[in-house]
Amino acid sequence: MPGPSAAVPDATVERLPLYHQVLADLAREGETTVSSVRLAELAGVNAAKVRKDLSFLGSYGTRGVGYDVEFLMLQVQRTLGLTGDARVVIVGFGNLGQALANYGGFGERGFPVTAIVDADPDKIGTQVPRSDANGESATERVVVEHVERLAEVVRDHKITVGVIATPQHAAQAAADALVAAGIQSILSFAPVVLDVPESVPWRKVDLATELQILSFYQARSGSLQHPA
Amino acid sequence: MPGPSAAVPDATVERLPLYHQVLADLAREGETTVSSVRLAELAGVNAAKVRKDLSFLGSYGTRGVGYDVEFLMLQVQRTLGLTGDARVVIVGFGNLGQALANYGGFGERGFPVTAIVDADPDKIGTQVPRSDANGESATERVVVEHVERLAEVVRDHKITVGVIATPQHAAQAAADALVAAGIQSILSFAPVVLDVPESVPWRKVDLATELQILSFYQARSGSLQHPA
DNA sequence: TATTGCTTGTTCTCTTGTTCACAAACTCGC
DNA sequence: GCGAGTTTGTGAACAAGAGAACAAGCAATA
Repeated sequence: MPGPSAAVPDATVERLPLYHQVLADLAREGETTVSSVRLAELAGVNAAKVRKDLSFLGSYGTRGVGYDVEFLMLQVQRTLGLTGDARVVIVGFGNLGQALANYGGFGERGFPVTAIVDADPDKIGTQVPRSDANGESATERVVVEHVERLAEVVRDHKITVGVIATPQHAAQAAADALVAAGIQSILSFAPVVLDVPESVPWRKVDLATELQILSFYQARSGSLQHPA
Repeated sequence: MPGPSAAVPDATVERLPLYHQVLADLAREGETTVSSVRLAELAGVNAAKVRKDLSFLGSYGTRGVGYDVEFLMLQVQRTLGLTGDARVVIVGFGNLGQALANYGGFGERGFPVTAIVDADPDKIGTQVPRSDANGESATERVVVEHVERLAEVVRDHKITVGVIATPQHAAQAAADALVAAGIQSILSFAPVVLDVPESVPWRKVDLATELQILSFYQARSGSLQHPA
């Protein structure tokens, strides 16, 4: 029996959000129970892999029955450390930053955009409607602040996640500022490798990278299959 | 000696765009040559891994010297199948779709947004400035068309890549429409597992997923290191 | 041309991840 | 209470990937 905080393999961690998503869909449809086979179908992975992944969280299934959807969802959340909302600050209010700010996807999934900063004085003061987990709360708005106030803003709003949406050349400076402000993790949209302390996990999302990978599998299509 | 079209491991394919990005930066700075050690530093990976990855493309380094930056970049492009521009259609002109359309990042990196479609009649006719590899060409614009004209648009503009920026519930229909229109690969921002033919490679970009993965490593921060 | 110094390409070993296969365990119907 | 049918959890075999180590090969210099 792996204890609640036993080591979870990296490959499993990367799949947990997918399972969480599928479980949320099932719960919304009123399903109370799900088998590893069905979960695997919906997630597009092998059933044995699902069972092994879930076994790292603990032994929460019932043989002959399957897993309780709601309960399993809670266990996934616990394992991922999704305890309540984690507030987000977006650095950079250009095209991408504005897009991310208006995109409701963050707040709906437990990561409300609580602050936005930019270096351009012309952008300071711009207001963006704020949507959190409860949907749109029309009265609340997020105001763009100057990047110099970042540390203050992070402290005052108890923000833990930083999103970098600056141009490539400003990304490292943004990362440095976020780390100095005491942010706990960073998601970057700039196509550069960031230099941050090991204690601050970060990930990169680069759309061109994704398209280039697709390009490879497209060229090989028919003979090779792309990986999930 | 691995021939030009020998099998390239999936893990290598996923890193090639990163190397390409680093090589492009080096070229911009006027560097003509780079060693595996330096390339590894800049890409944030192990040097032996870099050499092994590159050896799958062919034997293009010079012992005692390193790799020719420009030439290696060409080899990476060839391996990824990046032959000229691959035109993109965005399906869905909501918050996210508008964001992606205005975001120059696609065109600058060889994936010009050539068409946009949406199901909402109110959005048809909206114009978006078009930016391609040569930067902003102010005169050219992309006009939002109705999704029913998708097949026609894809054919007329020789579009090969589809980007799904619809709400979750419309994503599968969008994928079906893209496949029917003869698209060659799909990048989806909807948090669902798509059902498409094996011949059409697709990838999912989900921001909440990324943040949830970060959440795990943040909770473990100090003891465990996140992967790349 | 020989020597020195550097860097690649590759082999080998170790670790991680995937999948199969099956015993253990549970439910349901009779 | 028992047997039939399911489904989990995991051991074991297999595949893929990572990294260390080093021989082979090239450049530069004398």
